[in-house]
Amino acid sequence: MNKIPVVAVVGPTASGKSDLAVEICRRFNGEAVSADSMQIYKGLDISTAKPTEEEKKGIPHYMMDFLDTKESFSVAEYQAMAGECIKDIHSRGKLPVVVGGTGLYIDTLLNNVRLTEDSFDEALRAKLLKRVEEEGINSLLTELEKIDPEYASKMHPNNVKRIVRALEVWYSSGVTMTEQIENSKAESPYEVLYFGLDAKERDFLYNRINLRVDIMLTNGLEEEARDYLAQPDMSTSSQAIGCKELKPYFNGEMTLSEAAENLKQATRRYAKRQLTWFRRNKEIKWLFIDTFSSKSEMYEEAFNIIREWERRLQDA
RNA sequence: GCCUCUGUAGCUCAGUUGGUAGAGCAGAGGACUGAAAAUCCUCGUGUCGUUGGUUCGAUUCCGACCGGAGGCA
Repeated sequence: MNKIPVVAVVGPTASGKSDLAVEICRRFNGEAVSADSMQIYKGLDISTAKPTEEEKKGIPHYMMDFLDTKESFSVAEYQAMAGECIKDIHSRGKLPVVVGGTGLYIDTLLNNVRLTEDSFDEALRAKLLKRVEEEGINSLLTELEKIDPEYASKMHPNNVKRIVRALEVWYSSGVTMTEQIENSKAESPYEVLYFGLDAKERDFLYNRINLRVDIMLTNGLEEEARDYLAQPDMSTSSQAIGCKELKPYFNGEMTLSEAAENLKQATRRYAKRQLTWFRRNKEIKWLFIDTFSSKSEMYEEAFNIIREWERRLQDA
């Protein structure tokens, strides 16, 4: 079976993924598929740093800007929808370019991780969380040890989220987490060329992040956050970095500049976690943004790698 | 000019009754299979301001000097 060629552009926030993806699309007749758990939402344009129409340069972007902020979302839905996008783009003779910083989404999609059906039960999850409050986490961890000792041995007692999820999977589907992980392995229908963006000097990236937050503020982040926080909801979107950090400022608990500092720090820490995630993928071809004298020099480097990759695919 | 306090990790500080030191924050590394911009774990060597003296041994005691804060003139 012929695999679908896909270029993936990954990396931490503010590293320039969007720009690189657009340039690749322009040069190689591609269309972009976002892999970002927050840019899926409508609104939140400033805080999630969505590329503007101008920045997209006419390139279609899928999996972006389509879901109401009240709605929850998950990897499974992402995987299904994004997979359809890739298929569609490929069927029209174009190159799918997956771009984003949500490592879980990228790996689940491109490695074709097969998730257990019917292992998702929100009511059950709520019940389990209530039990954590009433009985304490050790009670649930002991329970998990009986069901799935292998997975339980990897769980730290503070890891409430994962312990609860493992029990949720078991009670809703009858499959243990260890089994799910084993069952999830499947051949990928994609032939992926990964690009990762990073900086040789961490401070270089951090300075870009700090600067970007300042720009967000001048572009109206405050107003966007006020509007968003005015409508109380507990969906996935409430986890986004951007609005929640300004809340103490709106409540009069700190100054705007203090809140802005916290926002910068939260973003820096997020970038660090993203790097940790992507570094374990040994297929990634890393481009260090602070080692090129210009953007176009870096783009050319990427283009050369893609040309070589395409040649190899044709020979095969 | 004199007096008092002070100078320890990037920052704020603790501490050693003399045997070269430790917290918080910052930061770094790791994990991650239907919440993932979430969540969880691990990690503390630094000329103890400089320089003399006392001492087997000084960051710790004493002196001088340099920097900071306050007070008196």
